[in-house]
Amino acid sequence: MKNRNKNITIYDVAHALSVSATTVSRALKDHHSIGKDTKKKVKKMALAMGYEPNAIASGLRKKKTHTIGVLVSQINRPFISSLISGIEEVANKNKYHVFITQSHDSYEKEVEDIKAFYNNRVDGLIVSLAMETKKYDHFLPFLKNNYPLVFADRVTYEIETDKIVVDNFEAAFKATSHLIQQGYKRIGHLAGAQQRHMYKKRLDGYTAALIKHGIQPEESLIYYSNLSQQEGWNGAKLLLGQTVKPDAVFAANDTSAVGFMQYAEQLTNYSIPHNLGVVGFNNDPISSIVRPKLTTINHPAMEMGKKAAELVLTKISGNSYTTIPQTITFNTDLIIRESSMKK
Amino acid sequence: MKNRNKNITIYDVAHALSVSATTVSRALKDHHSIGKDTKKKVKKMALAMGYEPNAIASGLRKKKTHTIGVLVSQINRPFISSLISGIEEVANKNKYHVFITQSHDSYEKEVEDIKAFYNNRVDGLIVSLAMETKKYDHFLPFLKNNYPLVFADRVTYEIETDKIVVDNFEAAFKATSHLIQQGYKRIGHLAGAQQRHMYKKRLDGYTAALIKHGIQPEESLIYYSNLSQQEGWNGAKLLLGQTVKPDAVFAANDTSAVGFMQYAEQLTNYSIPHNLGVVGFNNDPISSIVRPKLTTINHPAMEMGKKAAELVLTKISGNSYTTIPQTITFNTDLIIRESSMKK
DNA sequence: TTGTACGCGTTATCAA
DNA sequence: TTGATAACGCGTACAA
Repeated sequence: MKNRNKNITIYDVAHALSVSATTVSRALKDHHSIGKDTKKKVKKMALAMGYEPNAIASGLRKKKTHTIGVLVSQINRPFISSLISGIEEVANKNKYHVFITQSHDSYEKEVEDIKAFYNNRVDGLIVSLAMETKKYDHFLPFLKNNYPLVFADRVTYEIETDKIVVDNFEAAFKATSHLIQQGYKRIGHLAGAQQRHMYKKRLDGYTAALIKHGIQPEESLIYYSNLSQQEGWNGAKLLLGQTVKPDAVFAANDTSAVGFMQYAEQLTNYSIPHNLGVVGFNNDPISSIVRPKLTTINHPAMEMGKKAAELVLTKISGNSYTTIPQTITFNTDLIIRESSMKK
Repeated sequence: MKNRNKNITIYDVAHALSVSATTVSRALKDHHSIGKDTKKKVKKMALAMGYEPNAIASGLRKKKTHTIGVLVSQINRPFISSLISGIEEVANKNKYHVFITQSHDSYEKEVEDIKAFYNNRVDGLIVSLAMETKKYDHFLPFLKNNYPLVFADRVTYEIETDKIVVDNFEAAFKATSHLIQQGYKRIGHLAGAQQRHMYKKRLDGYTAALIKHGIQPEESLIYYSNLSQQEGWNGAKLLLGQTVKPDAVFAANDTSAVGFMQYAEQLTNYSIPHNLGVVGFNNDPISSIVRPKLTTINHPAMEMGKKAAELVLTKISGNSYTTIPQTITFNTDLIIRESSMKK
């Protein structure tokens, strides 16, 4: 067992120079009250001795860790990783570090991770909720103690705090209207978990577009799932196997849209987009790799991440955390590609 | 400005019950020396008062944070996110928390993140190196103080520590041999940064397979890049635009292979796999979404992550960290799909 | 410009 | 079975 934990502290550096620990502490952070030559001397010695600051001790003393926690469902979704990149960019620019964990859409994991973030006293938190989550008590420690908490994308309106979202209703309305304008008559929907506000809004937008164009919504054309690729496949199998079949589908994400397309691809009586239209959501990279290329909705994921981080940081540093929580809504674009071009 | 930082401590709980803080501390962690009824009483009061442990203070005192840091290039690569899932699974099972950051393949970011992990005294570290990294001094604090450090996938042999890798030479050899057996005569290679051992080994395996089959390697058939989709496209443009053209390519990852295929797709004189073969590496989900489906190499990413975490955890808890660093090599499989089926 | 003394919240040690 | 005390490493009010 070798020498473990023989970390060098400011005391060691102070001792080596016959000055006080206070002087070392101040010199290392360029405090104005320390002389130029002393600073130089201290920094040189600290480097020579291999001193590394202990953020744990500093955090305990200052009650500030210079970290923000990010909890997402899964990091391997293109939308999420862009969101995270946006968060990191802003946070790092402000000398904050970002720690990421994933809930894998499990409520239990979400609760545990949030607790770990609180126990480690991150200065702020950005969350995209798990599919499963229906209770929100685990955010109480953050709320009670006024730690900045921002929800992004997968939000809940049961907690009063800042939210970063896109206009899911309007996006779904646009997507569905586009299919109608292309001449599709009976449009189905691959829907997500309805306790997630965003998926409910996508369903609502879809329904509203149908009604606006005089089409009667049919519950039998809607397939609810976790929107995985497999579930897209399953949805296609079910919807296209019924007697009342859709001739187009609006999927609540690209992943399930691709699964849907793959099932349809192997049926001889379907050809996308000629007698079957597909629109997805997210503009994931696969949407332009799949053939035919997938029409989809683009969000400004990176911008949303940046905004979320900005919100957290201003709340941390400012004294603005008495202000009323705000919801920031970003716009989306419909990206028309081959999969919906009937005309 | 509301009440911030009014966190409840074990002293508050102790005071409310007229016991000592020591008793509270012990009761909460089920120390054997505390009576059953006292434990019950303390836990109940802690819950009622909304006490939450402060991991910062505990970490300072115990010199142990129960966290492990993971540094990767980018979280949005399927291989990486599977690796992380494996790490998380093992870590969480052992009550450890995993904090993830990404270097975005920048040396500076890697240095900064490693420093932040050290400053926050993570108990162990798992790293997949940035493409750019050529110096390794930033790992010194971990090495000097015997903190467990494991490299995974993108490793360096300039540091003596544990490594988790796949046999890149053998995998590349298999992939290239397969193309030769399918009847392709002039095989190119999309290569990665050669300071990363893994990419060098893939190039070596490719070269060795050619030589073994009596084919003279040609430097003009090798395109070096960061292996992005765009660079795959650029590589195709260059290689297929030369007078000496390849009739097949082995790409060091799937992303660049897809870019390559997309460029070739729009050339009328090429048809994959009939007069142009393609093999990728990683078995990313896109490899079975792209058409024709991509032949590729599968790694056990999740298993590699699990093993990395196990290694770190045994080193943390055990006293085995005097033992000699080990390199664990995982096997790969060639997954034959349409893109290389000339026969 | 520099130093002394204390506290952040927890836990290890020693004593009762 | 419980308690008093010190210490983890740092930052800050106060003093010099």
